Amino acid sequence: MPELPEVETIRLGLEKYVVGHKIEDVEVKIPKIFEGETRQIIGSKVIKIRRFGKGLVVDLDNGHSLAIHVKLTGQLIYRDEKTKNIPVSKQKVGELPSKFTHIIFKLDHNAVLYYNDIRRFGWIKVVKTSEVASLPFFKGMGPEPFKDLTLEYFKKALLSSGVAVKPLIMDQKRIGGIGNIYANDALYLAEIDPKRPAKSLSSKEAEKLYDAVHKVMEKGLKYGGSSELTYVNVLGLEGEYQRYTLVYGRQGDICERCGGKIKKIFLGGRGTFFCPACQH
DNA sequence: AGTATCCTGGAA
DNA sequence: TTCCAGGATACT
Repeated sequence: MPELPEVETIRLGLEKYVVGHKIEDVEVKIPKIFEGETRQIIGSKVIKIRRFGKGLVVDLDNGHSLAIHVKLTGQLIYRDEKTKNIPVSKQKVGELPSKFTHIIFKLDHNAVLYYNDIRRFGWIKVVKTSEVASLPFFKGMGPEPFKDLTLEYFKKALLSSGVAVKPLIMDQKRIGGIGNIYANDALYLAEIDPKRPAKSLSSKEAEKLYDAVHKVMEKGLKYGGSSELTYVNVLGLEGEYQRYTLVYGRQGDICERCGGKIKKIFLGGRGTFFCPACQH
């Protein structure tokens, strides 16, 4: 799924619905996705939900945490007496548990947290809370928008590499949280060609891109994320951002800014959308 | 810097 | 039937 706005939307949902619950049991259907001992979390209470870039951390009251990355198709869906009849938006997933439900957390008060993942790329790891930061994914992650990503750092990161600007801003080791959808839209908003070497951006262009990254992500948060594929929030409902993307998935459309035609190319192996007429 | 790889579903 | 998909990493 999911980039920063989607994962933050999930975090808010977990905070609202899961914090305070006790984990009574855990069913692991696909061991590959779940690393660690379930007995280390059974009986503990969820006290806090944190997010680092595209990663989630569920802190428990016994000194352990669950580190979670949902990658492309992971979903965390909460159900209790009140929410059990809400249909899951993405019909592909269907009833819960579905054939794509791989981990089931049985919570107290008859609540359940399902982890679904069609492509099974995601992971959930049991770690000591004090050791979360030393997991490679978290340890290696760069500063992120709305948190510690300063304009000064952003400019330096761009100048440090001759790699194309789009793959650079998507590199989690340099900047945390930006994925393909928002990278495309931010570059469009900043009127910058995704193929440009990062270090070729002027100070003014870097500032424009920095602002654009924050603007598109803010919009993503406002719409509850983007459900282009299988992303749904903790209640199983879709986000709306996919209806308002600027260029992502819009190849062939007319650019509203200049009347040019949105083009799709591949850059760094990823689908890249831009308007060649007004992105330089 | 580019490509393969973990998987499966859906669109072309 | 072939290609593509919000990610990250381990390889040439």
